[in-house]
This record gives sequence, structure tokens and C-alpha cells, in this order.
Amino acid sequence: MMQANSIEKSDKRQHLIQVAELLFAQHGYEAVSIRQLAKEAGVNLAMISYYFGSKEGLFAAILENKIPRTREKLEEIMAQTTDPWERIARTVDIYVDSMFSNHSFSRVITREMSTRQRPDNVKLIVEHISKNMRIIRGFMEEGQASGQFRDVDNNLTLASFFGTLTTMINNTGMMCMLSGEVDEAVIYTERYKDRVRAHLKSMLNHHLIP
Amino acid sequence: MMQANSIEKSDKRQHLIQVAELLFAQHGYEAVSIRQLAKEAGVNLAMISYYFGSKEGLFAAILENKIPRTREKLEEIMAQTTDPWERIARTVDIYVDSMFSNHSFSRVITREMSTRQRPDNVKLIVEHISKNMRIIRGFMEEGQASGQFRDVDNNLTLASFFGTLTTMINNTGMMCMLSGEVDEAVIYTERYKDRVRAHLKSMLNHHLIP
DNA sequence: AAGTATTAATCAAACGTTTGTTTAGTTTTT
DNA sequence: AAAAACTAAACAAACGTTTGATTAATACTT
Repeated sequence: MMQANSIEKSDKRQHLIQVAELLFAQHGYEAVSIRQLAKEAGVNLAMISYYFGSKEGLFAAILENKIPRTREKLEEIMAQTTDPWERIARTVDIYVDSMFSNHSFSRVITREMSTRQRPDNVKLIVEHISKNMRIIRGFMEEGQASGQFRDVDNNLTLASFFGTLTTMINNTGMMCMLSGEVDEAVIYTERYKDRVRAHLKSMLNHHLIP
Repeated sequence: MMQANSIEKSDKRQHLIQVAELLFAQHGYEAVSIRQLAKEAGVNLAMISYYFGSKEGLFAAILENKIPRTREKLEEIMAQTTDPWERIARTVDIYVDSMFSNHSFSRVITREMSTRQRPDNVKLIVEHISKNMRIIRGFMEEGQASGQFRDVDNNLTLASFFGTLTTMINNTGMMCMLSGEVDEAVIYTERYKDRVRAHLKSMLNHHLIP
């Protein structure tokens, strides 16, 4: 009974987080008012300040739930494989998968990251992501140390990798117009994900391996 | 004094555009209020609606001034060179130059493009940019037709090209953290631009040329 | 176990700003 | 005198946050 209660409580808080994640993903952070949010979640709008202190606090709570996932998968790669190129290839698989599966929220994150507003959120995001990027850079450095990889500009290579994905996700409008496609949903199909994976692997392969 | 006034007046519209471009670039579109804008420009805030109809109209006026430049340069390439790879290489030069020189405003544009808000502006931007991208894709297709280029995924290659640049410009925070750099201004130095040019050319070269 | 005191959760209403836009009137140009 | 340029003030809507009261849950005392 004490357990049941605390679960219920954390459930409401969690519910608010889930609804917020969905709405932020659909319309962007600043486009969603806490009134809209509270209405959609079926709670009083004062509860947002009550639970999270502020709208920004709510956003931070969402982040806290989301970001650690990718890190774990990268560490899995480190544990399971040693070959530098295989590590890169699996990294591509992981990132395409996680960013396309959560494309709406990925858009919120990358958009928020590029904003100069709300520095607390920006700092949180940038720190997490660049930590992951350092791991990937480690993969490249190992390949270079063993002579399997070219001595490329690693940081800019990361920018190309990350930038390809964010462009696909944030600028669906442009990608569709390029493809002569009208339905944006096509971008998020499995078939398209395969294309992105193949492209990134091919490009990085020719870039990294002499 | 009378002369000075009349000159100022005829220039007032243009002055408003210039100040707005600067402020939007510095803080982003929605972060700049028309009050702040009018104050900075030294005009009454009603003049924005008077001249441009709305804040959004002002933004459109800025775009109208800015975007055509790159197109002209691409057409210059088409006129001056025929070798596919040389065309690509010169395209890299042009884009690195124009996006880094106007990095603040480029950020506004790419940010605005990825927003779902303000569809009129988005449409305007996407149409212009994807028209340019089509030209660049034409360069790649010619290289492929003549057998000099690999048969890569052209649209995704464009995403990598464009994404690399926008990531450099929009996510300076992440790039700095990766480089262990504290001063963001370093990203926009000539030395850095050279690095980006070299990276993009090298990557695209290995990607495109067998 | 019953009753009381404390704390947590919830709510409706209002707060004080800020936003983009419009009005109604004045000054300046033509 | 007609038209264009300009202004101060007001407008209505939206924003995130706070308040003060009410209900539900928990702890403590007897």
C-alpha cells in the first residue's frame, strides 16, 4: 500500500514527462505552452511547477530519462568487438536506429542544442553528446594507431557523421523536395534507414580506409 | 540636418532590414522582439508593420536580399569549368566561404528551416536551398555519366555535405567541447575554414572517385 | 484504535510580463 | 491640400509562474 501509493505518484509525474516528450517532439519546446501540456496530460497546470520547478525543469527531466541509452550501446560495442572498422560500422547502425526511431525527439534535442537560449539545457545536451562523440573518436584513433585508418581530421569527420543524421531528421522538407517526395513519412521507413546506413558506411569506409 | 534626415528616411527601410538581420543572427528569430528591434534601429515599433506588414514579413524581406548570391556563384562554376570534380571542389570552396562568412545568419536560416513554425518562411528557404542542391547534384550526375564518379546515393551525399557545414555552424558548442577549445570564435577563423575545406574535399573525393 | 497534527497533492484563479499588431492622430513631403 | 511618413498609446492574446484554499495521505499522540 505504501508501495502502491508511491508508484501512483511517480506514475503521474512520469505521465507528465511522457506527454511532454510527445508534445515537444511534435511542435518543439517553445511552441508548447504549459497550458496545452497540462490540458493534454489531464492535470492542473500548476503541477508542472510543483513537480519540476519550471517548464525548463520538465525538459531537463525528459533529457535525464532519454540520453543515457546510446552511451550504454557504445560501451557494448567496445566490449564486444575490437576491430576498428567493425566498431565504426556498428556505431553507424546504432545511431541511425536510435535517431530515426526517436526522430521527433531527436529533432527537439538537436534544435535545442543549436539554440543559444536556455543555456542549462544546452549545456546538459552538449556534454552528453560530445561524451559519446569522444568514444567514437576513440574508435577512429585506434584504427589510426594500428595503421588501418587514414589520418583524417577526426573532429570534422564526426561533424560529417552527426551532421548527416541531423540533416536527414531536421530538414525532412528539403530532403523530400530533393527526392521529389511529397510524404515526409517516407523518410522514416525501414527502407530509407537502410539507405542511410549504407550511405554512411560507404562514405566513412572510403574516407577512413586507404 | 534636413538632408541628413531625408537620407535617413529613404534609407530607413533598408536600415531596419540590416539591424534585423544582425539581431536575428545574434539571438534567433523568435528571441528578438519587435520592440527590441525598433529600439536598436532607432525607429518606432509601428514602422515594422508599416513597412513589412508583420514581423514575418520583415524576415521574408531579409531572405529576399540574401539568398540569391549563392545561386549566381554556382552558375559561375557551370560556366567556367566542365570537369566534374573541379566543379565539386569549387562548390565546397563557395559553400564553406559563404556559410562561414555569414555564420550567424546561416544559423538563423538553418534553424528556421528545421522549425515547423512559420511555414511561409520555411517554404521560401527550402525551395531556394533545394534548388541549389539540385545544381550540385547535377555536378555529381555528370561525373557519374562520364564514369569518373562512383554511383553513390546522391541525395544522401548532399545531406552529408550540407549537414557537415550546418553542424559546424549550429553546434559550435559541441565542436569546441570536442576540440577542448573554449573560445567559440576559433571556429570562424581562416585557419579553421581551411580545415573544413580540406576535410570536405578529401571526404567527397574518396567517396566519389573510385 | 481513534483522534489529531503534519505533510503532500491538487486545484481554480489571478499575477505580472511580454508578445505582435492596430488605432487614431500628428508631422513631414510632395 | 493630398499623400506619405511617423509616433505614442492602447489592444488583445499568450506566456510562465505564484498564490491561497481545499482535499488526500501519512505520522504521531493518546
